[in-house]
Amino acid sequence: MSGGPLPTIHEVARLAGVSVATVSKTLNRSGKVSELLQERVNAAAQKLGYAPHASARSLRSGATRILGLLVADLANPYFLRLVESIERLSSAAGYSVILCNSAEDPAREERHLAMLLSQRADGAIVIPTRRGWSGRQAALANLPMPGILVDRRIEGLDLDSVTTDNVALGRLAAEHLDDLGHRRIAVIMGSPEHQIARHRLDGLRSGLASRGVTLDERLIEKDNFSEAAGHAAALRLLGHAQRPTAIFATNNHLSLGLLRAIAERGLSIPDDLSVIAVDELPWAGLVRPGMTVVTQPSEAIAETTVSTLLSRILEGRSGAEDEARSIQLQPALVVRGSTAAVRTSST
Amino acid sequence: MSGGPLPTIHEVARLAGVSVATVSKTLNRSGKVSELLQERVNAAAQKLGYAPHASARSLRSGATRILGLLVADLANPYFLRLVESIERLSSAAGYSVILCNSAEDPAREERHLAMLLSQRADGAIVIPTRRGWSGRQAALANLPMPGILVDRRIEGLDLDSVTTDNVALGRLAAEHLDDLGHRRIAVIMGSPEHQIARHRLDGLRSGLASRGVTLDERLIEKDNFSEAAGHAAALRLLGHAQRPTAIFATNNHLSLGLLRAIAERGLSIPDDLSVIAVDELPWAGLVRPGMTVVTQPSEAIAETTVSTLLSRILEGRSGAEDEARSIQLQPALVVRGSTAAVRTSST
DNA sequence: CTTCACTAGAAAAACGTTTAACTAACTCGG
DNA sequence: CCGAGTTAGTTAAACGTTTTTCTAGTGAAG
Repeated sequence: MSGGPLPTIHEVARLAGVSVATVSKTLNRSGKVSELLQERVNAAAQKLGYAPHASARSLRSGATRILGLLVADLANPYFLRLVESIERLSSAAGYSVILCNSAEDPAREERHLAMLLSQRADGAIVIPTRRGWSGRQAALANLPMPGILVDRRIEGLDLDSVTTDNVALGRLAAEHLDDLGHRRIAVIMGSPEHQIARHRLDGLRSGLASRGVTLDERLIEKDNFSEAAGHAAALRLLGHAQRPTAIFATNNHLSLGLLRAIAERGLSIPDDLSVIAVDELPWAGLVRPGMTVVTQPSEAIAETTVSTLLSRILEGRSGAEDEARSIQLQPALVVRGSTAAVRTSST
Repeated sequence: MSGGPLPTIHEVARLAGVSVATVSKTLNRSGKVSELLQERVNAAAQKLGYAPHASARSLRSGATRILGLLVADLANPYFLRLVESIERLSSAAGYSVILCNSAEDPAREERHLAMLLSQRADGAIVIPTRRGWSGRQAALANLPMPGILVDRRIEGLDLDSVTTDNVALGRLAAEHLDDLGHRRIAVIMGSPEHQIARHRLDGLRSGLASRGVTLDERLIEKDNFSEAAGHAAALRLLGHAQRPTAIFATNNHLSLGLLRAIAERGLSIPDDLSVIAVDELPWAGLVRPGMTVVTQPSEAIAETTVSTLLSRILEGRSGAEDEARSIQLQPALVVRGSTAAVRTSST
């Protein structure tokens, strides 16, 4: 199965009849090496199937060309898309990615962070868990390598971050629903302690307010972000005497629960009810009229994240170090069939 | 943002007033160190926030405690579940995971493999791309570290593998459909060149045959594994003069396309048509009567994969090396509402 | 012809660990 | 009281690179 021990730079040097320094310079295109020797070296390396030992290289050079990617919840399809893009971009830039899933467990997050420290990753991309253990802020702030937060920010933490403008996201939903004449608008918001949920709700509320519509606070369902919670909240909302004409689910787990509840109740979208969700989802094609959604710019977020982190890594080498950037990217509204104008406007 | 340079074992040794060897022995619990010195060392390490430099450690010890995880397609939810489980299990065993997505592109797969070689990963877990570039077999066979194939096997490659028993999977579907009295059974099989698809079809065919039912070859739709292909195939099947009474979709992308087509045609499940799919899917709750599926034992596959690989890594150290194991795990039938007995039996 | 500047290459140090080899102190049987 | 084991610790070598320093050779200027 496995061949013998791998060749080292010394064996390449011996085969090519040169010193190890020359081999190193040739392979890294650093320093001057004559054409002739370059060819001999490359031929020898090729012949032996030489692959430089990354540990030795980084021990000496101080750079591992490894990025840590610490995600709060791999099962979240939105995060998964971020992971995909980040892996692709990092890999294209010559970096390997160590993937860590904290599964919303701060203890796992802490362990993974310690591991990344030991590995001396050149940088860390962190989608932090929702509720931190006490020392998390410190652990993140004291990270010896450049780090960047994605999707979720942590208040009072001096670290680069790339997030969606969630207030704008809520406002987009508000404007769309108002355009369609909706007045009885319900929200399944998830946990009210969570900043993102609050921002989205705030955006919705202020967006409606700026159109002269006030959000009925009794139609705001708060709990956690699970599919089950979304399902339960939806059932409560659908049970109201005055059923809402539109429901905004602020996260993809919640919208799945919402849709399930609607299907169970035998209601049809958008005739009985308009639904607007967040993020494109692989199964959205199953919802017959098509889902109207407000999307987060995941590809742009991934690009910004990776390029910002890589530039931090470079400037870190040259000593410069300015203050933390916090970048917000704009969401977009995608109108499909799950939202429609209200039938009987009871203004 | 980032603090000064990280402390080395020498600084710990100096602070504790002992030699570096003593620090190393204490921290690794190898060799004899007196209680007193152990405490001094631990206190010093704690105080300095010492984290051993993984590169230095692996350069010397020869082990990186890194596993490479090379997946053919991260967007596939089934693979994603495997990734989640593998990450969790590896991490619990003290290994970090470098994630590589080849996105069904053999060239990316090759590059990633070379990178894992350079990183000197202790082992590689590979879900190979469907169609290999010419040298893939060689690249995999010559891997200097233990490797293991998951989900997809490569014929004639002497490497451990863990897969689902796909013939059994097809047979489970066959028996269930036969129990319900179905005779006009259609299959959306994906690419006929792909071993897994062939096995599942073979299982279905032989399962039916052993019940005295012959599969109508005209109702076998072959193309690729995309959602679009599933959708197109479904439309063709639903257009037949004699519509099939049941459809078996052999993969999750295909079943999504199938369900979309059924929804578009306004048909209802299972009244007009029974549907059986492969694998639990996050959105299965949306299909109202619930999806009847044949599931692959993803958690068991992940466990077997990781434990087999880790034992290979251990035995690799001690020189022993027996021949490749190829392990097949059993699928299970989960009956929900999407399949029902045929109405008008036209035997 | 000698000296100087420059160049291509070699020799050697360094990165931070682990571990084999060594040493000093102590124990104990004869 | 002495030599042989045992024990707890230190010293130093080694892992495979990169990179700094050093050397020998070449060509040109004086």
